[in-house]
Order: sequence, then C-alpha cells, then structure tokens
Amino acid sequence: MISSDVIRGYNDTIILSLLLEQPSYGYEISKRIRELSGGDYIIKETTLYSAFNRLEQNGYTESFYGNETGGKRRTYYRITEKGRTYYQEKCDEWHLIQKIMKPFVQF
Amino acid sequence: MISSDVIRGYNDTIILSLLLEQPSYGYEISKRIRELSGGDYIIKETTLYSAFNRLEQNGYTESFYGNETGGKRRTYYRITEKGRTYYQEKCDEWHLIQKIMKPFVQF
DNA sequence: TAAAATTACTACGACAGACATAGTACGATA
DNA sequence: TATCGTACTATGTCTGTCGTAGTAATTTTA
Repeated sequence: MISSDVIRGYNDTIILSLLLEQPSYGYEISKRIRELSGGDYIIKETTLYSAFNRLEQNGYTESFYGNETGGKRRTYYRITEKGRTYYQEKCDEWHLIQKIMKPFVQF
Repeated sequence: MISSDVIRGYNDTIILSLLLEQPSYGYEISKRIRELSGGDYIIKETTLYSAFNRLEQNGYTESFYGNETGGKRRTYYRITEKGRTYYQEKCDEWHLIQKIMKPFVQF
C-alpha cells in the first residue's frame, strides 16, 4: 500500500544515492544530477537546499565544513546509517510504484 | 526537462487510462484501480473525486448521468480528444521519469 | 424487519514538497 | 571593473493529497 504522493519525495532519494558514493555538497550534487540524467533533470536550487535541510532534520545525513582555504566555505553532507536504510526503503517503494503504474501507461 | 512534481499528478493519468476503455464512474474506477494494482494501490475517495473535477475543468473528460432507474444517480465520465492527447503526453513523461530515476535507484 | 454494509458522493481544512523570486557574499576570469 | 560561477538563505505561493465528517439511497444479512 503506497501513498500517491510519490516522486515529489524522490529528490531526497536521488541526493542520498549520490551521497552513498561519497560526501558531497550542493553544487556538486546539482551537477551530478544534471549529468546522470543526461540533462533531462535539473534540480532547482531551492528544492535542493530544502531537501538538504529535511534530510539532516530526519537524521539521514550529517553535515560538516570542508577545509577549503579562503573562499566561501562549503557545507558537505555525509549519509548516515539511518539514511542508508531510508534509501533502500525508497528504492523498494520506487520499484513498487513502477509495477503499480505499468497497467495504466502505454508502451 | 521534467518537473520533480511527479506521481502526485499521476492519478489523473491512471483514471484517464481506464476511461480510455469505456466511460465509467467513481466506484467502478476505484475498484479497477485496486484490482489492476493487485491491491497495492487504493485511491482515496477525496483524491478520486477531486481528480474528476480537475479532469473535467481541464476539458479532459465530460460527464453525464447514467440511466439507472431509481437509486442514487451516478455521474459517468467519458474521455475527450483533449484527454487522450494529455494521456499520451503523460505516458511519455512517465517513461522519461523512469529513465531519469534509473541511475539513482538500486536494482 | 431492523441494522449494517455498500454505493455515491460533497465540503472543509491541513499539510508538505516544489518552486518563483529575490537577495547576500565571495572568488575567478575577461 | 564587470560579469560569471559558486554557495547559499529567506519568504511566500501553489497544488495535489488526504484526514475528517456528513448526507443519502440501496442492498445485504442477522
């Protein structure tokens, strides 16, 4: 039983999937999403940063400052164990949604 | 280029896919969704009827009364040409979303 | 035959994620 | 020195979903 409120919550999953590889920060995440989607998906800045806040509030990520010398300091995000679990659950949910949608969409 | 605001708008598509076969009404649509999803998706009544209103306001469906003798009269919905076009567009969009999501979800 | 379940809705309000708009701040490049 | 790229924050709006509740008629069952 899933809710209909789907992809809408999948930006968090997308971000977590990238943090799974390595800790990262806003701009890099944004670029990776654009690249990996072949330019088909460009996440909005406000959407991205509000996802970061939500992720951290839920304990799915932890943030820390990079040690860049000079320049604006970056906030890096690292996925937590709780975040990994959540990511797996969302992947499962995504597969279910695809299965559910199948009878309703044409080729 | 898609928006992140996805499945959330896909109830309309699901409903249209069923109206493509034949005109139908609330309860029947609801049952068909439950059946075709193998019980994995049960649409909420309020979600369903607000989708019906939206669909009609957008010109994707037309409604008419059934000719049941006695009993509460049903509102039937029929898909329009505009609705068919919209349905096709949403199917295409759905395929794109699946493609976009692929690199971010595990098996 | 009375009660409960099913069918067929409408109204209202809350919620959350996405996003438009705008602004701040710094460094590097032209 | 002006623009572009990087790195954000704040605020408010929009929309689809859904919780809750109520109405009303018909059908089933106890």
